[in-house]
Amino acid sequence: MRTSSATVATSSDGEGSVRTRSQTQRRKRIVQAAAALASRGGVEAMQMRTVAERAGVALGTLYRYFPSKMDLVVAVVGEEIDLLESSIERRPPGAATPEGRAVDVLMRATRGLMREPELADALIRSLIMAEVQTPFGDRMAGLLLRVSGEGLSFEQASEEQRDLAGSLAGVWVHELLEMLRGRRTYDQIQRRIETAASRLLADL
Amino acid sequence: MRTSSATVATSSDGEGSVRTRSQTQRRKRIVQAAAALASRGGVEAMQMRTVAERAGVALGTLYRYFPSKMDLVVAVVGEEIDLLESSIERRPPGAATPEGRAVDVLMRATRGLMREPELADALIRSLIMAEVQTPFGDRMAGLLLRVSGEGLSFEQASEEQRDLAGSLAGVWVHELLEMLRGRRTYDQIQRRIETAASRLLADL
DNA sequence: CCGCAAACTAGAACAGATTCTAATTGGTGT
DNA sequence: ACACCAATTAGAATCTGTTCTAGTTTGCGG
Repeated sequence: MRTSSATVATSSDGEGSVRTRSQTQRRKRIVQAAAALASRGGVEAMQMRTVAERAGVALGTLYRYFPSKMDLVVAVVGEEIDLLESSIERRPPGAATPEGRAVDVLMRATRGLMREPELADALIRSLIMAEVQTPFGDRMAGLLLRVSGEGLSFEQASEEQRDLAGSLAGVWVHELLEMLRGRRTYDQIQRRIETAASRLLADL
Repeated sequence: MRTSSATVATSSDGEGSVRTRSQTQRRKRIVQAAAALASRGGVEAMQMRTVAERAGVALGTLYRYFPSKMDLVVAVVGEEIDLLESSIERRPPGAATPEGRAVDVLMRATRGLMREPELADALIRSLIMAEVQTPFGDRMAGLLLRVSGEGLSFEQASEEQRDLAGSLAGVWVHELLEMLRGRRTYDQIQRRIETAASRLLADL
């Protein structure tokens, strides 16, 4: 029986048990090893034994840090989202309208994922299949709210605003999946995202 | 290496090699056994060995009919969608507006899925994973177009109409996933679907 | 009826995720 | 220095999807 803890290794490392520096670094090494392997042959190449070996850690230890492979995948995805967030902070979307900025963010993320199709495919699918509760959807929705409103945070937003941002994120994931399996071109995604955004975000 | 054939056991059994009656019945028995197991403990309980045993065939034979577990799950999903379609034909949605009818259909499907949460989980996840080789997304979008326009078929619809119906289907799937993860109640889904539909389908 | 190819069967074998075990190490309080 | 507990390790063991093997049965054209 897989238990799949809800622990997620994002940058927000707020609660739970104390964690020493060496433990944090060890965790980091593991995630890096995993990401490196996954960016080659996808999740298939990211075998637990191999990850443990590359990270210089016993298999049991790997499982102490990440109770299931999915938890590890989630951690890798978390890092990718961190990257996207900092990229957006560095160079915020410049479009004039809220919808335009949201589309900017989504298409930038799309291009990022397209650069490593193996990794992207594996990660997106794994996440969808995951029983783990991932902060993925909310993080994406929050990101959209932040760029489309004026720095609106996920918590401050009204219920309807959150619904709509969440729906747009859902549409995006759906389109990504279609792309990853060769049923969408980049341009088609852009068109559909624009269409959906213009309707879903019409009036913040 | 998983190959995951494109064979799908929907009612449309058009092309490919000839298939005798006994083969078809055997296939049916397998799918039934699989569905029965899945409706208990989900995909986990639907172990290939167990399915084979229940269906009264050898493991090798099961793999002859369904080259991978995913192919089997896809077949089960196909049956469920058939069910939904005929249910809608029997009792068409009665709402006054196109959006209302679309919401009707989606929420009816949602209730159907909620009745067998374990099965629903397996079903939805595989629906997403298997869209590679099955027109499930298009089938759902087509269904929505048919009830929201006046019997508009997927092929007749304009590109934008298909985009929008597809997006709504995407949002619905997304919400279902969240529900299966215990992050949505039925009412929340209804609200979000209504919100999304009213915007995405505003003016057919 | 004969022979052959495809379908079928029981069961072993293999692969990778996950769990378990027994021994070792490292840090901490006394 | 000592006792002790949590973290770690190497490796065996288990579980389930998938593949392989070797023999058996079935349907069909001649």
